[in-house]
Amino acid sequence: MISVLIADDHTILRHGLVSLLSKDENIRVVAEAADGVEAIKKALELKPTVIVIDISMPEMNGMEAVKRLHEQLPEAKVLVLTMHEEQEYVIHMVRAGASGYLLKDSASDELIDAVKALAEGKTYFSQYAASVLATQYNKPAESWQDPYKNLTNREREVFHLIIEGKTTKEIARSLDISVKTAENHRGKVLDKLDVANAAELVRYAAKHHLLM
Amino acid sequence: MISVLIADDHTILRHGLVSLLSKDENIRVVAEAADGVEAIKKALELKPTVIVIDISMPEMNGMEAVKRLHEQLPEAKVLVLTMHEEQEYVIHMVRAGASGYLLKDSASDELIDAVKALAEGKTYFSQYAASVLATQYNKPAESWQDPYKNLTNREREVFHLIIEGKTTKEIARSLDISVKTAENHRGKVLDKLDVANAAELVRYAAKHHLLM
DNA sequence: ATCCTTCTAGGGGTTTATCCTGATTCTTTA
DNA sequence: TAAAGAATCAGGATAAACCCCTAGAAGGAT
Repeated sequence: MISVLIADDHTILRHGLVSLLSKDENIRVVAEAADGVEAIKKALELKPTVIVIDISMPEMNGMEAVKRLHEQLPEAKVLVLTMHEEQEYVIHMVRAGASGYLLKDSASDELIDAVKALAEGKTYFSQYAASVLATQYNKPAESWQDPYKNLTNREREVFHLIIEGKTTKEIARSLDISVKTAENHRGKVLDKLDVANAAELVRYAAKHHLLM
Repeated sequence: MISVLIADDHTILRHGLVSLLSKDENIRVVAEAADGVEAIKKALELKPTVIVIDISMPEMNGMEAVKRLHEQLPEAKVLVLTMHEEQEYVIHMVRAGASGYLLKDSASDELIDAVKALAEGKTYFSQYAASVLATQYNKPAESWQDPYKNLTNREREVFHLIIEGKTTKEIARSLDISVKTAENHRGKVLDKLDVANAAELVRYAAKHHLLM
């Protein structure tokens, strides 16, 4: 019997998942959680075989929750269920200790397959996630990282000011540096993140959840 | 017997919803759709009593789908299922012809209640959506409107090209108009949405979920 | 018929952004 | 210690963005 903990902040969807998994006689959903904190609490208490977790939850973000679950309960297998197709997500989750990664728009049979695979100590990655991981192995250790990480501290400051709609002159005043220097930082930021203008930079920020 | 069409691009979640609704003996899910276009096609073909639709779908955005469903199949009741709590969404959906609005994180019993209410010709709004609507009735008719709505068709086209990072020259080429005209449109868009530059415009788009 | 809006286009201007190069100072790293 | 990176500033250039303005053509509304 595979005991499963389901963590998803959306009640209806969570119940939908419970309903789906309960159809399989080898799976028993022993608990539900609406946020990361609750998920960890119940996981430590009930020690489920598999934890199905939606990474877009409030209170504690999914990545943090996965990391803590893996630290505090390494024998439990974490299956990340998400709607995010971004490469960063897959990699970050694997680094955090996830044993499986499933997109919400994959087939529903896959969910049951994934839970069973994890219960057997295997891993399970959706086609997409698997290909992302495969690709990443062929890259040097740093380059897969979010290009944002390659920004220097100063550049990161400038980055945030740009995406707030500030002009170079305003940035210079705000950081108490010359306009020319601010201009240089701006140029490097655009260059490093491979965007052509401020509009694209804000898009980049939105895509990578860096918009405050 | 209430026939229901479920439209949601996330397969697992969609099946979860089917599973949930199928538990009630008075409800029969007659079809599923993974996008707006498919939803309309199947709705016209099967003429379900209630259409449960997730408004964050690809191909055709939810609002457009709701609008068309209401136009082409006015006897079908549309229940909007969403994770968006934004006020704009509720109002836009009601204007588009939705008879119900339910947040994904509401209780799962509510879904069945909502479907039944709509089948009886009633409306159903989650606590939150209802309060939003109530609040809006106390406001002047124009002020609640998304300034985006005040853009002309042409301006809206330009708006979307700007937030894609296109320059004025590229926009002009793309729309086959002079650079000066594109520049004028651009100016009006910034002015109407009360932003100072393209970066702020993209922020605006992100905030109002207009970023594709 | 007249008014209003939209779309179109242009003139002419200032400000900002983008893109080079080169250089100094300081810190960190090999 | 030498090399590399980070932060600073500047000159010089082109392109783009932004901000005024006027104005004609087309269409709908009153």
